[in-house]
Amino acid sequence: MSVPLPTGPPGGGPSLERVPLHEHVRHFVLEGLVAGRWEPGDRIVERRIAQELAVSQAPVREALRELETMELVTCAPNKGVRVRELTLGQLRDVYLVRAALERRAVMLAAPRMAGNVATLEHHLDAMRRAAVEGDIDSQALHGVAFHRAIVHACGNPVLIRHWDWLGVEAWTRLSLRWLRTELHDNAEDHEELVEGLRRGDPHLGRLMELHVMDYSNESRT
Amino acid sequence: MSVPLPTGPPGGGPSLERVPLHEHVRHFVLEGLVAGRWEPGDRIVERRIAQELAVSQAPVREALRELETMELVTCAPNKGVRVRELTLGQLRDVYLVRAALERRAVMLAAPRMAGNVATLEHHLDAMRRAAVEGDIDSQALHGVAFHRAIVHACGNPVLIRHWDWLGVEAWTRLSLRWLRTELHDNAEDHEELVEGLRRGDPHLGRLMELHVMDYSNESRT
DNA sequence: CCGTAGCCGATGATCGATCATTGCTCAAAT
DNA sequence: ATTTGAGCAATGATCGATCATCGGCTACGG
Repeated sequence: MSVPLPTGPPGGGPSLERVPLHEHVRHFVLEGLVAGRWEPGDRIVERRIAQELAVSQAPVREALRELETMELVTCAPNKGVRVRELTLGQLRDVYLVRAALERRAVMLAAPRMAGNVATLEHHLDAMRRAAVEGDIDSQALHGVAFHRAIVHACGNPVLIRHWDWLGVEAWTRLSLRWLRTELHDNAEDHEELVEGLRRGDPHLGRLMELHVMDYSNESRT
Repeated sequence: MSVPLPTGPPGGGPSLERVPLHEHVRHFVLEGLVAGRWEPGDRIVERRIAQELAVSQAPVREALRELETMELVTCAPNKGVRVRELTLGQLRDVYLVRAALERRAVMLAAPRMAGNVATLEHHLDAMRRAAVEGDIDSQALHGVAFHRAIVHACGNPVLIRHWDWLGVEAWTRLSLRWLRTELHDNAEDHEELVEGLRRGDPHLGRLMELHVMDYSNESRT
Protein backbone atom coordinates (compact mmCIF):
# COMPACT_ATOMS: atom_id res chain seq x y z
CA MET A 1 0.00 0.00 0.00
CA SER A 2 1.98 2.92 -1.29
CA VAL A 3 -0.07 5.76 -0.01
CA PRO A 4 0.68 8.63 -2.37
CA LEU A 5 -0.83 8.37 -5.83
CA PRO A 6 1.43 10.54 -7.94
CA THR A 7 -0.45 11.43 -11.08
CA GLY A 8 -3.96 11.22 -12.36
CA PRO A 9 -5.89 8.13 -13.39
CA PRO A 10 -4.89 6.45 -16.64
CA GLY A 11 -7.99 7.54 -18.46
CA GLY A 12 -5.91 10.00 -20.42
CA GLY A 13 -3.01 7.94 -21.59
CA PRO A 14 -1.72 4.48 -20.82
CA SER A 15 1.24 5.23 -18.59
CA LEU A 16 4.33 3.12 -18.78
CA GLU A 17 3.79 2.10 -15.22
CA ARG A 18 0.60 0.14 -14.74
CA VAL A 19 -1.20 1.19 -11.62
CA PRO A 20 -3.10 -1.44 -9.67
CA LEU A 21 -6.83 -1.04 -9.88
CA HIS A 22 -7.37 -0.69 -6.16
CA GLU A 23 -5.20 2.41 -6.16
CA HIS A 24 -7.51 4.07 -8.62
CA VAL A 25 -10.45 3.11 -6.51
CA ARG A 26 -8.77 4.48 -3.42
CA HIS A 27 -8.04 7.72 -5.19
CA PHE A 28 -11.61 7.93 -6.38
CA VAL A 29 -13.12 7.38 -2.97
CA LEU A 30 -10.66 9.77 -1.37
CA GLU A 31 -11.61 12.48 -3.83
CA GLY A 32 -15.25 11.76 -3.13
CA LEU A 33 -14.64 12.16 0.57
CA VAL A 34 -12.86 15.47 0.18
CA ALA A 35 -15.37 16.69 -2.36
CA GLY A 36 -18.17 16.07 0.10
CA ARG A 37 -19.89 13.17 -1.56
CA TRP A 38 -20.20 11.53 1.82
CA GLU A 39 -20.73 13.07 5.20
CA PRO A 40 -19.22 11.69 8.39
CA GLY A 41 -21.11 8.59 9.44
CA ASP A 42 -22.35 7.84 5.96
CA ARG A 43 -22.16 4.34 4.68
CA ILE A 44 -19.85 3.57 1.75
CA VAL A 45 -21.26 0.64 -0.15
CA GLU A 46 -18.76 -1.62 -1.85
CA ARG A 47 -20.97 -2.73 -4.70
CA ARG A 48 -22.07 0.79 -5.46
CA ILE A 49 -18.51 1.99 -5.98
CA ALA A 50 -17.74 -1.15 -7.91
CA GLN A 51 -20.60 -0.61 -10.32
CA GLU A 52 -19.84 3.06 -10.62
CA LEU A 53 -16.25 2.41 -11.64
CA ALA A 54 -17.12 -0.69 -13.65
CA VAL A 55 -14.86 -2.88 -11.59
CA SER A 56 -15.57 -5.79 -9.34
CA GLN A 57 -15.98 -5.79 -5.61
CA ALA A 58 -12.50 -7.05 -4.83
CA PRO A 59 -10.40 -3.98 -5.62
CA VAL A 60 -13.00 -1.80 -3.95
CA ARG A 61 -12.71 -3.84 -0.79
CA GLU A 62 -8.99 -3.53 -0.87
CA ALA A 63 -9.12 0.21 -1.40
CA LEU A 64 -11.53 0.64 1.49
CA ARG A 65 -9.27 -1.35 3.77
CA GLU A 66 -6.45 0.98 2.87
CA LEU A 67 -8.59 3.95 3.75
CA GLU A 68 -9.35 2.21 7.01
CA THR A 69 -5.64 2.12 7.74
CA MET A 70 -5.57 5.84 7.11
CA GLU A 71 -8.30 6.23 9.74
CA LEU A 72 -10.57 7.87 7.20
CA VAL A 73 -13.25 5.21 7.48
CA THR A 74 -14.24 2.64 10.03
CA CYS A 75 -15.01 -0.92 9.27
CA ALA A 76 -17.09 -3.37 11.30
CA PRO A 77 -17.48 -7.05 10.38
CA ASN A 78 -20.56 -7.66 8.28
CA LYS A 79 -21.56 -4.07 8.73
CA GLY A 80 -19.48 -2.46 6.06
CA VAL A 81 -17.55 0.74 5.85
CA ARG A 82 -18.61 4.11 7.21
CA VAL A 83 -17.00 7.49 6.97
CA ARG A 84 -15.32 8.11 10.27
CA GLU A 85 -17.00 10.65 12.48
CA LEU A 86 -14.58 13.48 12.93
CA THR A 87 -15.00 15.04 16.31
CA LEU A 88 -12.64 17.58 17.73
CA GLY A 89 -11.43 15.00 20.20
CA GLN A 90 -10.56 12.54 17.49
CA LEU A 91 -8.81 15.20 15.51
CA ARG A 92 -6.80 15.92 18.59
CA ASP A 93 -5.96 12.22 18.93
CA VAL A 94 -4.59 12.20 15.41
CA TYR A 95 -2.57 15.34 15.94
CA LEU A 96 -1.14 13.93 19.11
CA VAL A 97 0.20 10.88 17.33
CA ARG A 98 1.37 13.06 14.50
CA ALA A 99 3.20 15.29 16.91
CA ALA A 100 4.91 12.33 18.53
CA LEU A 101 6.06 11.04 15.15
CA GLU A 102 7.15 14.38 13.79
CA ARG A 103 9.06 15.24 16.92
CA ARG A 104 11.18 12.19 16.41
CA ALA A 105 11.28 12.73 12.65
CA VAL A 106 12.69 16.21 12.87
CA MET A 107 15.26 15.10 15.41
CA LEU A 108 16.42 12.47 12.95
CA ALA A 109 16.10 14.71 9.92
CA ALA A 110 18.12 17.62 11.26
CA PRO A 111 21.58 16.09 10.93
CA ARG A 112 20.66 14.42 7.64
CA MET A 113 19.46 17.58 5.96
CA ALA A 114 22.58 19.43 7.04
CA GLY A 115 21.09 22.82 6.43
CA ASN A 116 19.71 21.82 3.05
CA VAL A 117 16.41 23.58 3.54
CA ALA A 118 15.73 24.73 -0.02
CA THR A 119 12.63 22.55 -0.40
CA LEU A 120 11.28 23.74 2.91
CA GLU A 121 11.78 27.35 1.95
CA HIS A 122 10.03 26.75 -1.32
CA HIS A 123 6.94 25.52 0.46
CA LEU A 124 7.22 28.27 2.99
CA ASP A 125 7.21 30.87 0.22
CA ALA A 126 4.22 29.19 -1.34
CA MET A 127 2.41 29.31 2.00
CA ARG A 128 3.12 33.00 2.40
CA ARG A 129 1.90 33.68 -1.11
CA ALA A 130 -1.20 31.60 -0.52
CA ALA A 131 -1.83 33.45 2.72
CA VAL A 132 -1.87 36.90 1.13
CA GLU A 133 -3.95 35.60 -1.76
CA GLY A 134 -6.38 33.95 0.63
CA ASP A 135 -5.92 30.61 -1.08
CA ILE A 136 -6.77 28.40 1.84
CA ASP A 137 -6.42 25.15 -0.06
CA SER A 138 -2.98 25.96 -1.41
CA GLN A 139 -1.80 27.05 2.00
CA ALA A 140 -2.95 23.77 3.51
CA LEU A 141 -1.36 21.73 0.74
CA HIS A 142 2.01 23.42 1.04
CA GLY A 143 1.85 23.23 4.79
CA VAL A 144 1.40 19.50 4.56
CA ALA A 145 4.15 19.26 1.94
CA PHE A 146 6.46 21.13 4.28
CA HIS A 147 5.93 18.60 7.01
CA ARG A 148 6.06 15.70 4.61
CA ALA A 149 9.45 16.84 3.38
CA ILE A 150 10.82 16.79 6.89
CA VAL A 151 9.35 13.41 7.70
CA HIS A 152 10.64 11.89 4.49
CA ALA A 153 14.09 13.24 5.32
CA CYS A 154 14.25 11.32 8.57
CA GLY A 155 15.47 8.16 6.90
CA ASN A 156 13.31 5.82 8.94
CA PRO A 157 10.95 3.94 6.63
CA VAL A 158 8.80 2.73 9.48
CA LEU A 159 8.26 6.23 10.74
CA ILE A 160 7.53 7.48 7.24
CA ARG A 161 5.00 4.76 6.70
CA HIS A 162 3.17 5.45 9.93
CA TRP A 163 3.12 9.14 9.13
CA ASP A 164 1.66 8.41 5.72
CA TRP A 165 -0.97 6.26 7.38
CA LEU A 166 -2.07 9.24 9.39
CA GLY A 167 -3.42 10.58 6.10
CA VAL A 168 -2.37 14.07 7.04
CA GLU A 169 -3.27 15.66 3.75
CA ALA A 170 -6.70 14.08 3.59
CA TRP A 171 -7.46 14.89 7.21
CA THR A 172 -6.37 18.45 6.72
CA ARG A 173 -8.62 18.90 3.72
CA LEU A 174 -11.47 17.13 5.48
CA SER A 175 -11.19 19.11 8.65
CA LEU A 176 -11.36 22.26 6.55
CA ARG A 177 -14.61 20.95 5.18
CA TRP A 178 -16.23 19.27 8.14
CA LEU A 179 -15.05 21.31 11.06
CA ARG A 180 -14.53 24.64 9.31
CA THR A 181 -11.10 24.55 10.82
CA GLU A 182 -9.34 27.85 10.47
CA LEU A 183 -5.85 27.80 9.12
CA HIS A 184 -3.63 29.52 11.54
CA ASP A 185 -1.47 32.07 9.81
CA ASN A 186 1.46 29.99 10.77
CA ALA A 187 4.05 30.82 8.16
CA GLU A 188 6.21 32.29 10.90
CA ASP A 189 6.03 29.15 13.00
CA HIS A 190 7.37 27.30 10.02
CA GLU A 191 10.07 29.88 9.56
CA GLU A 192 11.13 29.07 13.08
CA LEU A 193 11.43 25.41 12.14
CA VAL A 194 13.49 26.21 9.07
CA GLU A 195 15.77 28.36 11.17
CA GLY A 196 16.13 25.59 13.70
CA LEU A 197 16.95 23.04 11.04
CA ARG A 198 19.48 25.31 9.42
CA ARG A 199 21.55 25.54 12.57
CA GLY A 200 20.71 22.32 14.38
CA ASP A 201 18.74 23.80 17.22
CA PRO A 202 18.82 21.25 20.07
CA HIS A 203 15.21 22.03 20.92
CA LEU A 204 13.89 21.19 17.46
CA GLY A 205 11.98 18.19 18.76
CA ARG A 206 10.05 20.11 21.33
CA LEU A 207 9.54 22.91 18.85
CA MET A 208 8.01 20.58 16.30
CA GLU A 209 5.87 18.83 18.87
CA LEU A 210 4.36 22.07 20.08
CA HIS A 211 4.00 23.30 16.52
CA VAL A 212 1.95 20.28 15.46
CA MET A 213 -0.07 20.23 18.64
CA ASP A 214 -1.01 23.82 18.04
CA TYR A 215 -2.82 22.71 14.93
CA SER A 216 -5.39 20.93 17.01
CA ASN A 217 -6.30 24.17 18.78
CA GLU A 218 -7.23 26.02 15.64
CA SER A 219 -10.83 25.06 15.14
CA ARG A 220 -13.59 27.54 15.70
CA THR A 221 -16.37 25.03 15.93
CA MET B 1 -8.67 -5.02 11.45
CA SER B 2 -8.73 -5.72 15.14
CA VAL B 3 -5.22 -6.88 15.70
CA PRO B 4 -5.40 -9.11 18.76
CA LEU B 5 -7.02 -12.49 18.22
CA PRO B 6 -8.10 -13.52 21.71
CA THR B 7 -8.68 -17.26 21.66
CA GLY B 8 -7.94 -20.13 19.39
CA PRO B 9 -9.56 -21.02 16.11
CA PRO B 10 -13.11 -22.34 16.19
CA GLY B 11 -12.10 -25.84 15.38
CA GLY B 12 -12.85 -26.81 18.95
CA GLY B 13 -16.29 -25.39 19.47
CA PRO B 14 -18.50 -22.99 17.58
CA SER B 15 -18.11 -19.82 19.58
CA LEU B 16 -21.01 -17.48 20.04
CA GLU B 17 -19.10 -14.80 18.27
CA ARG B 18 -18.39 -15.67 14.66
CA VAL B 19 -14.89 -14.70 13.70
CA PRO B 20 -14.25 -13.53 10.16
CA LEU B 21 -12.31 -16.00 8.11
CA HIS B 22 -9.47 -13.66 7.33
CA GLU B 23 -8.70 -13.39 11.03
CA HIS B 24 -8.17 -17.10 11.24
CA VAL B 25 -5.92 -16.94 8.25
CA ARG B 26 -3.96 -14.10 9.77
CA HIS B 27 -3.56 -16.03 12.98
CA PHE B 28 -2.45 -19.09 11.06
CA VAL B 29 0.18 -17.26 9.05
CA LEU B 30 1.39 -15.40 12.11
CA GLU B 31 1.87 -18.65 13.97
CA GLY B 32 3.67 -20.03 10.96
CA LEU B 33 6.01 -17.08 10.97
CA VAL B 34 6.81 -17.37 14.64
CA ALA B 35 7.12 -21.14 14.41
CA GLY B 36 9.71 -20.75 11.70
CA ARG B 37 7.77 -22.08 8.76
CA TRP B 38 9.15 -19.23 6.69
CA GLU B 39 12.50 -17.54 6.86
CA PRO B 40 13.00 -13.85 6.17
CA GLY B 41 12.80 -13.18 2.47
CA ASP B 42 10.71 -16.27 1.78
CA ARG B 43 7.73 -15.96 -0.46
CA ILE B 44 4.28 -16.52 1.00
CA VAL B 45 2.02 -17.82 -1.73
CA GLU B 46 -1.62 -16.88 -1.48
CA ARG B 47 -3.03 -19.93 -3.20
CA ARG B 48 -0.91 -22.26 -1.14
CA ILE B 49 -2.29 -20.94 2.12
CA ALA B 50 -5.76 -20.92 0.65
CA GLN B 51 -5.60 -24.55 -0.33
CA GLU B 52 -4.01 -25.51 2.94
CA LEU B 53 -6.81 -23.95 4.96
CA ALA B 54 -9.48 -24.94 2.47
CA VAL B 55 -10.57 -21.38 1.90
CA SER B 56 -10.47 -19.20 -1.15
CA GLN B 57 -7.86 -16.68 -2.09
CA ALA B 58 -9.81 -13.64 -0.94
CA PRO B 59 -9.55 -13.98 2.85
CA VAL B 60 -5.91 -14.98 2.49
CA ARG B 61 -5.21 -11.81 0.56
CA GLU B 62 -6.91 -9.78 3.21
CA ALA B 63 -4.98 -11.45 5.99
CA LEU B 64 -1.69 -10.86 4.21
CA ARG B 65 -2.49 -7.20 3.75
CA GLU B 66 -3.10 -6.96 7.47
CA LEU B 67 0.26 -8.52 8.13
CA GLU B 68 1.72 -6.00 5.73
CA THR B 69 0.31 -3.22 7.89
CA MET B 70 2.06 -4.83 10.83
CA GLU B 71 5.32 -4.64 8.85
CA LEU B 72 5.77 -8.38 9.11
CA VAL B 73 5.69 -8.91 5.38
CA THR B 74 6.32 -6.78 2.34
CA CYS B 75 4.11 -6.66 -0.66
CA ALA B 76 5.02 -5.60 -4.19
CA PRO B 77 2.45 -5.30 -6.99
CA ASN B 78 2.25 -8.47 -9.05
CA LYS B 79 5.13 -9.90 -7.10
CA GLY B 80 3.33 -11.16 -4.08
CA VAL B 81 4.13 -11.22 -0.41
CA ARG B 82 7.49 -11.92 1.15
CA VAL B 83 8.54 -12.25 4.75
CA ARG B 84 10.22 -9.01 5.66
CA GLU B 85 13.95 -9.15 6.05
CA LEU B 86 14.72 -8.29 9.61
CA THR B 87 18.03 -6.53 9.83
CA LEU B 88 19.29 -4.88 12.95
CA GLY B 89 18.77 -1.52 11.31
CA GLN B 90 15.14 -2.22 10.57
CA LEU B 91 14.58 -3.51 14.05
CA ARG B 92 16.02 -0.24 15.28
CA ASP B 93 13.64 1.67 13.01
CA VAL B 94 10.70 -0.12 14.55
CA TYR B 95 11.90 0.47 18.06
CA LEU B 96 12.41 4.11 17.33
CA VAL B 97 8.82 4.56 16.28
CA ARG B 98 7.71 2.45 19.17
CA ALA B 99 9.69 4.62 21.56
CA ALA B 100 8.14 7.77 20.15
CA LEU B 101 4.65 6.36 20.58
CA GLU B 102 5.22 4.93 24.03
CA ARG B 103 6.82 8.10 25.28
CA ARG B 104 3.65 9.95 24.47
CA ALA B 105 1.51 7.06 25.68
CA VAL B 106 3.01 6.94 29.12
CA MET B 107 2.74 10.69 29.45
CA LEU B 108 -0.97 10.39 28.73
CA ALA B 109 -1.44 7.27 30.77
CA ALA B 110 0.17 8.51 33.96
CA PRO B 111 -2.64 10.80 35.12
CA ARG B 112 -5.28 8.35 33.92
CA MET B 113 -3.90 5.40 35.83
CA ALA B 114 -3.64 7.45 38.99
CA GLY B 115 -1.31 5.05 40.69
CA ASN B 116 -3.40 2.05 39.69
CA VAL B 117 -0.44 -0.11 38.79
CA ALA B 118 -1.71 -3.51 39.89
CA THR B 119 -1.73 -4.92 36.37
CA LEU B 120 1.75 -3.66 35.73
CA GLU B 121 3.04 -5.21 38.92
CA HIS B 122 1.42 -8.48 37.99
CA HIS B 123 3.34 -8.60 34.74
CA LEU B 124 6.47 -7.43 36.47
CA ASP B 125 6.23 -10.32 38.93
CA ALA B 126 5.69 -12.71 36.07
CA MET B 127 8.77 -11.34 34.34
CA ARG B 128 10.88 -11.81 37.44
CA ARG B 129 9.61 -15.34 37.85
CA ALA B 130 10.28 -16.07 34.20
CA ALA B 131 13.77 -14.64 34.54
CA VAL B 132 14.78 -16.94 37.37
CA GLU B 133 13.17 -19.90 35.62
CA GLY B 134 14.93 -19.04 32.40
CA ASP B 135 11.62 -18.98 30.55
CA ILE B 136 12.60 -16.59 27.78
CA ASP B 137 9.29 -16.76 25.98
CA SER B 138 7.24 -15.99 29.05
CA GLN B 139 9.49 -13.11 29.96
CA ALA B 140 9.08 -11.64 26.51
CA LEU B 141 5.32 -12.11 26.56
CA HIS B 142 4.88 -10.43 29.91
CA GLY B 143 7.25 -7.69 28.95
CA VAL B 144 5.12 -6.94 25.93
CA ALA B 145 1.96 -7.17 28.00
CA PHE B 146 3.44 -4.66 30.43
CA HIS B 147 3.95 -2.15 27.69
CA ARG B 148 0.64 -2.93 26.09
CA ALA B 149 -1.13 -2.20 29.35
CA ILE B 150 0.43 1.24 29.51
CA VAL B 151 -0.33 2.02 25.90
CA HIS B 152 -3.93 0.92 26.24
CA ALA B 153 -4.28 3.12 29.29
CA CYS B 154 -3.40 6.24 27.34
CA GLY B 155 -6.95 6.71 26.10
CA ASN B 156 -5.95 7.69 22.59
CA PRO B 157 -7.41 5.18 20.13
CA VAL B 158 -5.24 6.41 17.29
CA LEU B 159 -2.10 5.91 19.29
CA ILE B 160 -3.26 2.49 20.44
CA ARG B 161 -3.97 1.47 16.89
CA HIS B 162 -0.60 2.55 15.61
CA TRP B 163 1.11 0.75 18.45
CA ASP B 164 -0.80 -2.40 17.65
CA TRP B 165 0.27 -2.05 14.04
CA LEU B 166 3.86 -2.16 15.15
CA GLY B 167 3.18 -5.80 15.92
CA VAL B 168 5.33 -5.62 19.01
CA GLU B 169 4.59 -9.08 20.25
CA ALA B 170 5.21 -10.74 16.91
CA TRP B 171 8.39 -8.78 16.31
CA THR B 172 9.65 -9.62 19.75
CA ARG B 173 9.07 -13.30 19.22
CA LEU B 174 10.55 -13.14 15.74
CA SER B 175 13.64 -11.25 16.76
CA LEU B 176 14.22 -13.89 19.41
CA ARG B 177 14.14 -16.43 16.63
CA TRP B 178 15.85 -14.65 13.76
CA LEU B 179 18.37 -12.44 15.47
CA ARG B 180 18.96 -14.46 18.62
CA THR B 181 18.20 -11.28 20.44
CA GLU B 182 19.06 -11.54 24.07
CA LEU B 183 16.47 -10.45 26.54
CA HIS B 184 17.98 -7.89 28.76
CA ASP B 185 17.35 -8.70 32.38
CA ASN B 186 15.26 -5.62 32.52
CA ALA B 187 12.83 -6.28 35.32
CA GLU B 188 14.41 -3.46 37.25
CA ASP B 189 13.99 -1.00 34.40
CA HIS B 190 10.32 -1.83 34.46
CA GLU B 191 10.25 -1.40 38.21
CA GLU B 192 11.51 2.11 37.61
CA LEU B 193 8.60 2.74 35.27
CA VAL B 194 6.10 1.43 37.78
CA GLU B 195 7.60 3.67 40.43
CA GLY B 196 7.42 6.62 38.12
CA LEU B 197 3.81 5.95 37.27
CA ARG B 198 2.87 5.53 40.88
CA ARG B 199 4.05 9.00 41.77
CA GLY B 200 3.70 10.88 38.50
CA ASP B 201 7.36 11.35 37.76
CA PRO B 202 7.63 14.29 35.37
CA HIS B 203 10.41 12.55 33.45
CA LEU B 204 8.34 9.49 32.67
CA GLY B 205 8.31 10.27 28.98
CA ARG B 206 12.06 10.41 28.65
CA LEU B 207 12.36 7.37 30.90
CA MET B 208 10.09 5.33 28.67
CA GLU B 209 11.73 6.53 25.51
CA LEU B 210 15.17 5.49 26.70
CA HIS B 211 13.78 2.27 28.07
CA VAL B 212 12.31 1.24 24.73
CA MET B 213 15.31 2.39 22.75
CA ASP B 214 17.52 0.26 24.95
CA TYR B 215 15.73 -2.78 23.58
CA SER B 216 17.27 -2.19 20.19
CA ASN B 217 20.76 -2.47 21.65
CA GLU B 218 20.27 -5.92 23.06
CA SER B 219 21.13 -8.13 20.15
CA ARG B 220 24.29 -10.17 20.16
CA THR B 221 24.32 -10.81 16.41
C1' DC C 1 30.49 -19.48 -24.55
C1' DC C 2 27.49 -15.57 -23.84
C1' DG C 3 23.64 -12.63 -24.67
C1' DT C 4 18.79 -12.30 -26.08
C1' DA C 5 14.03 -13.19 -27.77
C1' DG C 6 10.24 -16.06 -27.13
C1' DC C 7 7.64 -19.80 -24.65
C1' DC C 8 5.51 -21.40 -20.47
C1' DG C 9 4.26 -22.47 -15.87
C1' DA C 10 3.34 -20.14 -11.45
C1' DT C 11 0.94 -16.80 -9.24
C1' DG C 12 -1.03 -12.23 -8.16
C1' DA C 13 -5.07 -9.35 -9.72
C1' DT C 14 -9.53 -9.17 -10.95
C1' DC C 15 -13.96 -10.88 -12.02
C1' DG C 16 -18.86 -12.55 -11.62
C1' DA C 17 -21.66 -15.38 -8.74
C1' DT C 18 -23.15 -17.30 -4.39
C1' DC C 19 -23.53 -17.63 0.68
C1' DA C 20 -24.65 -15.50 5.08
C1' DT C 21 -25.61 -11.71 8.04
C1' DT C 22 -27.78 -7.39 9.04
C1' DG C 23 -31.44 -4.17 9.41
C1' DC C 24 -35.89 -3.12 8.06
C1' DT C 25 -40.96 -3.88 7.20
C1' DC C 26 -45.11 -5.13 8.61
C1' DA C 27 -48.65 -7.74 10.48
C1' DA C 28 -50.30 -10.53 14.27
C1' DA C 29 -50.50 -10.97 19.18
C1' DT C 30 -50.74 -8.81 23.62
C1' DA D 1 -50.35 1.50 20.85
C1' DT D 2 -46.35 -1.35 21.63
C1' DT D 3 -43.96 -5.52 21.14
C1' DT D 4 -42.26 -9.30 18.53
C1' DG D 5 -40.78 -12.12 15.16
C1' DA D 6 -41.14 -13.97 10.31
C1' DG D 7 -40.09 -12.39 5.71
C1' DC D 8 -37.34 -9.80 2.67
C1' DA D 9 -34.14 -6.77 0.44
C1' DA D 10 -29.45 -4.99 0.78
C1' DT D 11 -24.91 -5.92 1.20
C1' DG D 12 -20.61 -7.74 3.22
C1' DA D 13 -17.93 -12.19 3.04
C1' DT D 14 -16.44 -15.77 0.47
C1' DC D 15 -15.94 -18.59 -3.44
C1' DG D 16 -14.25 -20.61 -7.94
C1' DA D 17 -12.70 -19.19 -12.36
C1' DT D 18 -10.31 -16.21 -15.54
C1' DC D 19 -7.01 -12.63 -16.95
C1' DA D 20 -2.43 -10.56 -16.83
C1' DT D 21 2.19 -10.36 -15.28
C1' DC D 22 6.53 -12.17 -13.66
C1' DG D 23 10.50 -15.15 -13.71
C1' DG D 24 12.74 -18.85 -15.29
C1' DC D 25 13.93 -21.91 -19.20
C1' DT D 26 15.27 -22.75 -23.82
C1' DA D 27 16.60 -22.25 -28.49
C1' DC D 28 18.79 -19.42 -31.50
C1' DG D 29 22.31 -16.11 -33.22
C1' DG D 30 26.56 -14.05 -32.47
